[in-house]
Amino acid sequence: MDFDHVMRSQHDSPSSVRTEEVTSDVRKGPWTAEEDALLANHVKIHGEGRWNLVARRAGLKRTGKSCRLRWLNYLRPDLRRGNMTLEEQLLILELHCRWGNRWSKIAQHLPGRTDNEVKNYWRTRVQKLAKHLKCDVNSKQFRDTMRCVWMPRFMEQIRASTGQFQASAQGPSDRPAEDPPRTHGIGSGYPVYDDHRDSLPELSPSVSSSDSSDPRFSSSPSPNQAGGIGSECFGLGLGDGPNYWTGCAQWWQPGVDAGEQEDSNGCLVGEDSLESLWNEEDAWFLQQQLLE
DNA sequence: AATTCCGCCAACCGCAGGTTC
DNA sequence: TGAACCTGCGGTTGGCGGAAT
Repeated sequence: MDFDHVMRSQHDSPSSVRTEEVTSDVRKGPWTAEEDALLANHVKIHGEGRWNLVARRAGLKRTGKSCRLRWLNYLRPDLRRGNMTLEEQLLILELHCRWGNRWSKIAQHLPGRTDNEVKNYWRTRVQKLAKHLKCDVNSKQFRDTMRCVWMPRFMEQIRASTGQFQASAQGPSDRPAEDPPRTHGIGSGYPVYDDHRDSLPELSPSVSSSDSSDPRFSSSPSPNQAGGIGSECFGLGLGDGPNYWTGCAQWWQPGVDAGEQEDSNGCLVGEDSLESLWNEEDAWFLQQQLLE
C-alpha cells in the first residue's frame, strides 16, 4: 500500500483535508535547521507526497508547496552539490536547444540536479553570455553559436580532459556484456546517450551508436559541413527517461562532496565553464551569421 | 574602511492540469 | 458535474556574499 493511500485512509476526512493555508501564521522565508530536520525526518518515515498533510503532521507552519520545494531542492539525499560539470553544461545546452525552457524535463536528464538549479544556471551563465554578445538568448544566431561553436568546444575539452571519447564511440559489440545498456560514458561512469531513441523529435536526421563515425563526437564543425549553420549541427542522440543514467548510480554516491566525488571517479569537475569557452571568435561567428 | 554594485541561488508566486469529494 | 483542493511547472524576486570603487 502506498503512502498516498495510507495517509488518505487514515487521516483524511472532509474536515481535515483542504485546510491548506487556512492557518494565518504560515511561515515564509529561509528554512531553519530545525524545520529541515522535521521535514526530512517526516519524509524519511512516511515518504514523499501529500505535502499539505506532511506540513501539518510534521508540525511545520509551512505550506505544502513550500515543504515540497524545500525537499526537492535541498533536502533530497540524492542531490548533487557544486558546480556543473562540463558534461552537465553540454547537456543543458543540448537539451535546451531541443526543449526550450522545460527546466524540469531537462533536469530529469541530470541526476541529482533540480529544475531550479538548471534554470538558475541558464539564467546566470547562458543569458549572461547572450548579453555579452548583444543578442537575444532565443535568437537563431545565439542558438547557432551554441550549437556550432560552444558545444564543439565543450566536446573538445571533455575529450581532452578524459581521453575517453573514443572509447565511448565504440560500437555496441565493444561493450562488455555486463554493461548496463545505453550508458557508456564520456568520463568514467558518466552516461552518454546512444541509439536507444525516444519518441522526441531529433536534432539530427539520424544518429546511430553502431555507426563508428558517430557525428555526435565530431568537434568544431565548419559552417560548410553537411547540415551547415542553422541546421541541426549536433545530434547527441539523447534519450528520454532515467534508463540513460543508470551509470550515474555508480558514479554518484550520496554524502560525498561533489568535487571529491568527481575527482576520485575521474569525472570532470566544473572548473571549465561556458564563460571560459567564450572568446572574440564567437562575436565574429555571430556577425557572419547576421550577414548571411 | 565604507559603500555600492553585481552575481548567485533559495524561495515565493501564479498558473494549469489533475484529483478528490 | 462542479467546486475545492493538490501537485508540478516556469517565472520572478529578495537576500546574501564577494568584488569593485
